[in-house]
Amino acid sequence: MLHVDLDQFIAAVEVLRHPELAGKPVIVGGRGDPTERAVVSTASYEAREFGVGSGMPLRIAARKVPDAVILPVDAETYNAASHEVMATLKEQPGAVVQVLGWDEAFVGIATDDPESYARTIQRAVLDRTQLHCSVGVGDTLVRAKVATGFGKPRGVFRLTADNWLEVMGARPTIDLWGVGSKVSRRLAGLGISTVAELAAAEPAELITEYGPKMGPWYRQLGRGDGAREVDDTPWVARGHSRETTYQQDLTSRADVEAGVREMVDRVLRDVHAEGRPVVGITLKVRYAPFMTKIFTKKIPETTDREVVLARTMELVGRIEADRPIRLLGFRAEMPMPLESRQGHTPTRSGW
DNA sequence: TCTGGGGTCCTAGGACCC
DNA sequence: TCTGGGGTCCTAGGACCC
Repeated sequence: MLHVDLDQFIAAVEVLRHPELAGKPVIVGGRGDPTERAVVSTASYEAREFGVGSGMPLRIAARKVPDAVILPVDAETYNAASHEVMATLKEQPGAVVQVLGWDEAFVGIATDDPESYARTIQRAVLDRTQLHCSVGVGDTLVRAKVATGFGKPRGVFRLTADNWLEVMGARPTIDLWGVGSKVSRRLAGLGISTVAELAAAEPAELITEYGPKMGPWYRQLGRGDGAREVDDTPWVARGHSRETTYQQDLTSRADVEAGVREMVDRVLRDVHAEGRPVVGITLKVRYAPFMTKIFTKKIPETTDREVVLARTMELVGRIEADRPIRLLGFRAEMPMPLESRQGHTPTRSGW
């Protein structure tokens, strides 16, 4: 199968409507104001040269690239562009498309020549959206996904059981999709630093360290193994949430309650738009400087805003008084339909 | 003057049951 | 001077992804 990933998607969409920005360092994040608390969503390749990457505080990014063009996030525009891209993929004869996010998807196809199929897709996406993408070819989802990174930008790369260890074996485990900084550090503590070492690790040792699910899962990642089928079952959201980082910390109980009320309303708008009830709520609080607390509660199934609000206010009562609050978040859990696909990404329990 | 916002899944530990 | 063993549910928190 193939994994398709747009090149610097958000920055590319911005350059399309501001052609004069082509070739310049472009940074998209927050409301486009580098003095605010916000982070980088995407940086153009020109900005990445200066060491700017997504997730970096906007303030720091602006300091690194003094003459960068900094733009606000415009989710609606990116959504529309994403929709065009995915529609193009779904139009390909015989293609099974599993969307992973705004700018990437797996494409399942039966073909003897996946590379030329990949080129066909790149051409189709470019013709319809003026956006460039990279394509990974693989015999598992994980290998296709990892392969894309080697194809960037605008290229095609193939990873299969035959060349997986040759290409990935000597690389650090953090290069794997699903291994982050914490897990790679913990693996290193077990003497496992490279992908090849992870692939050859003792399953029992990994189970002891990470539990019965994650242990075997990490080993499988090291081998590039896993699901071989693209699954286009429509995805059903488990929940919806809203988070706000306040530019000025909240200090009064009245402000906190107002903030929570606003977030509950916004989340319930999403939930009600799907015509689904709420079965659980989570309140998230970040006290300045950096200490996050979450309060979770299962509630009897309800669609009533007043009920959800009342239960949420019970959780608000558990927030420590007298501490400035930097962030509030609220999440509503929805009942999971039995027939829905497990796993937003195919890498966890979806295989 | 560091650290967004929207998601997913897993694990540990306590409560409670038989 | 004792507290097995199996199970479920719930909460809090961790980790990862785009």
